[in-house]
Amino acid sequence: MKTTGRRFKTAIFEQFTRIGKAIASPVRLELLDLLAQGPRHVEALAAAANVAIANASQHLQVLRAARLVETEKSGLYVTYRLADPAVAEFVRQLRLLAERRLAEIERTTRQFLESRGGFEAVDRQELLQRVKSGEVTVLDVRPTEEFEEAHLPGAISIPMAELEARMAELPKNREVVAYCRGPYCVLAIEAVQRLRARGFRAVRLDWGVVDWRANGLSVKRGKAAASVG
Amino acid sequence: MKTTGRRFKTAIFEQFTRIGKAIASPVRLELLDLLAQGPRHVEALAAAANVAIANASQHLQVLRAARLVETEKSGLYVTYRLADPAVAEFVRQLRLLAERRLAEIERTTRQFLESRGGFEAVDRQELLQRVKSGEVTVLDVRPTEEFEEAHLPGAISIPMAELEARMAELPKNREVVAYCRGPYCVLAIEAVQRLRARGFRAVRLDWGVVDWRANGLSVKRGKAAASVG
DNA sequence: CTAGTATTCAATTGAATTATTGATTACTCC
DNA sequence: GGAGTAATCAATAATTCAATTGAATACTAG
Repeated sequence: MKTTGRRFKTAIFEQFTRIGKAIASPVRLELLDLLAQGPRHVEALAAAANVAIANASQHLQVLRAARLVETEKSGLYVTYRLADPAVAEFVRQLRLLAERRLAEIERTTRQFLESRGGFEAVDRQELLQRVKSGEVTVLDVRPTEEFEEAHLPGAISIPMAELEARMAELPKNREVVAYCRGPYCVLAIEAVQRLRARGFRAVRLDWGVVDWRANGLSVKRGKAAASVG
Repeated sequence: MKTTGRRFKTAIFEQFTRIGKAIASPVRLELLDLLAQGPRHVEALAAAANVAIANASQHLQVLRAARLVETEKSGLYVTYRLADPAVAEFVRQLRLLAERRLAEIERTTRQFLESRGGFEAVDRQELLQRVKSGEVTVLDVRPTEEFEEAHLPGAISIPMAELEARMAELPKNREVVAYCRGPYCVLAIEAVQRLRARGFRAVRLDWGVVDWRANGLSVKRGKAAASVG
């Protein structure tokens, strides 16, 4: 009797550990973070996470074995996607817990931001207020597919790679608020640097769509509007 | 430039992974589950999780290195406790995600319950209603320290080890609702079996105090009331 | 059918993790 | 001080994990 109860408990905790092990690798966490932006091919994921394709493929299979992601094959390509929006939310909870518990994260982030030109702290609530009221230009610097998957209402899509060339599309007199995938995505940081170098008033919003959704804010799907004021 | 951004990202994801690795072991998850009930000595944790003391000690140190638990030394004993209520909530989120994603968990649980005499499904909401209205006897079968740390208001504390001897304390004509640490704690299951064998109407409530708290229900601290009707 | 491409597979290597054992430390009580 | 005890440490062997490499698979396009 004692032992069947113990066996049961062990079996259950081993199941929980399937999820735990799946998120116990920096590469896999980054892949999940990318997949939280929308479905992607293996090659694109490997490139974005800066790992070899075979390596990415293996990590993705680990995630699939833990049922955190699903695949769909169409032609040559295999599309990976999160199996459940709850997975993105769980990864976000992990991030929040880590931020809360590990002082190293804040320290590393501050150091990095300072090395990038000493960014001032902008109050997030006030910034969100300005975003919602429409008094600033909201700029999404993620790749087009991610923008189309989900973006802030009213945001303009200029992928980072095209920013220099397309900066003229932005109204010069309004403040620009740039965002990308979340607090640890470096695209928006770089965008702000470049915008400032070209005379724009620009600040970064350190939330991504997963954060908006979790905070009950609306998110839009679909292509960008044809033209920008 | 490209590389400093990459280094930053890698450093951050490695930090997240500290938490991920900490929960990537069945033993550590069980230790966290136990600590969610309240602070404990190493020896007690090792016994409850059914591992050697040295082994438990090492796992606890891993959890401490990830800042999920804290220690306090008093005399010969070292007391471990969760570093933050958010840790218990995170472990609960992991459990919920695992239940949602891994069909094996439900299957294993059903098999175990059937082997224990085919427990009928009781609707949890209805059960909670009966618990709140006070029309049933609520029985907490966890060890006394855990009861004193936090329990359902109105619950009677009879640790599992004492149940046979103290069953007479329970009113015979009222239905008994037994609970312990959560859905995968076997104490309440065994309690219901024994109560029924002795002629009680008894059912199990598969929530623990962490679940109550997360669902906004009140939880009491302190010793048991002196006597029971 | 052939060339080309995205992905996976299989094998290898080195590193990290786990449980176990016995010794050691740090403390209490007598 | 000395016996006894809770916890940790240090060393080990077994296992698992991660990244790399090159080959194999499965599909498309011509």
